Amino acid sequence: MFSKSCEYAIKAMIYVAQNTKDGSRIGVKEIAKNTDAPEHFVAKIMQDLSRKKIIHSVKGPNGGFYLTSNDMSCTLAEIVKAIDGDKIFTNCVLGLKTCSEKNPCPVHFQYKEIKRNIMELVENNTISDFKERLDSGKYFLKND
Amino acid sequence: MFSKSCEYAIKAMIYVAQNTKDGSRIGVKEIAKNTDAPEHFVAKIMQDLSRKKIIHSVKGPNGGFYLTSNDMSCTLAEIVKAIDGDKIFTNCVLGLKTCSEKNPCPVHFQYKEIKRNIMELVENNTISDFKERLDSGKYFLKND
DNA sequence: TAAATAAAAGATATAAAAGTCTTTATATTT
DNA sequence: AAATATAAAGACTTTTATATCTTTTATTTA
Repeated sequence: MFSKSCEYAIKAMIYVAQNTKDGSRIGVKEIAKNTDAPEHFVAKIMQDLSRKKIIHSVKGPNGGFYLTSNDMSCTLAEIVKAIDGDKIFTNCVLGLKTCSEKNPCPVHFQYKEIKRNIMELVENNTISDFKERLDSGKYFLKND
Repeated sequence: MFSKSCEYAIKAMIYVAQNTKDGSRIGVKEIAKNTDAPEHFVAKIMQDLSRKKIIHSVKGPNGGFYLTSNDMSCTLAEIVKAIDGDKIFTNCVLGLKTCSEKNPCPVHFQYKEIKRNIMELVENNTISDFKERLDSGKYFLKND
């Protein structure tokens, strides 16, 4: 569904949300370790999110990444679009360039519903939603 | 959603269904040309489908690919599983190895519904369904 | 039986995604 | 101001997916 980069991005965003408060920051090393992601690879992804103002950072001692309250209400959709683009929301499932309502492929209308569901999922879930769920203790982000 | 290989496989299956009858066969060259797919690449995919008895073939003059009546009732699910495996039906959307009902990631239950919808889509659509739709003239497989 | 045809198989090439390493820039602390 | 910590940036490597080319095998037809 999502690329590895995108999975890492989402997990990193959630991890930062969970582990920073009151202006504290968290470094790439810790993010990587705790999200089972390769450090330098995550670093690049974070830079990408940072350039796109989805997350914020400061360099130097005690620097690291943090989320503004605006960042906290970032939806999954924004992260996915930033990293993977919007192809999963727009592409034909058979890869037909001209597939459309007027010129539908044999699965167009059925797949349309699925895309709508995916859209709904990503639009209706924010980073702070995830943080809440994780805080409740009923959901997890760990990998083993 | 699906890999390129899988898209080509599905389109090829549909094309063969549409363009063979009464024991006639169709060659890779024609399949490739009419499904906007690279010839030699499709050839490999066809061999794969053939080994897995999803399609049938004969070599030599007038040889090519054809579908048995059993092949015609092949579901999208079978093709997808043959080419891409079942990861899209089983993997966690965040890539967590241990994500499960008991140990759910923050999107587990919502994504579960989407997976169910995808399952439904692929299980409930056979190659002959697609052929019918295309024959009706209301659906298309062309790319321009 | 020879020639032709087409799939099967194998080898190689290219591109994209994923991952690593090194250097640079910036901020902080002493 | 110097030392240090950390993100940012860039170059490079590896792996996987996609694509192409060549050879072999099976089948048909003349």
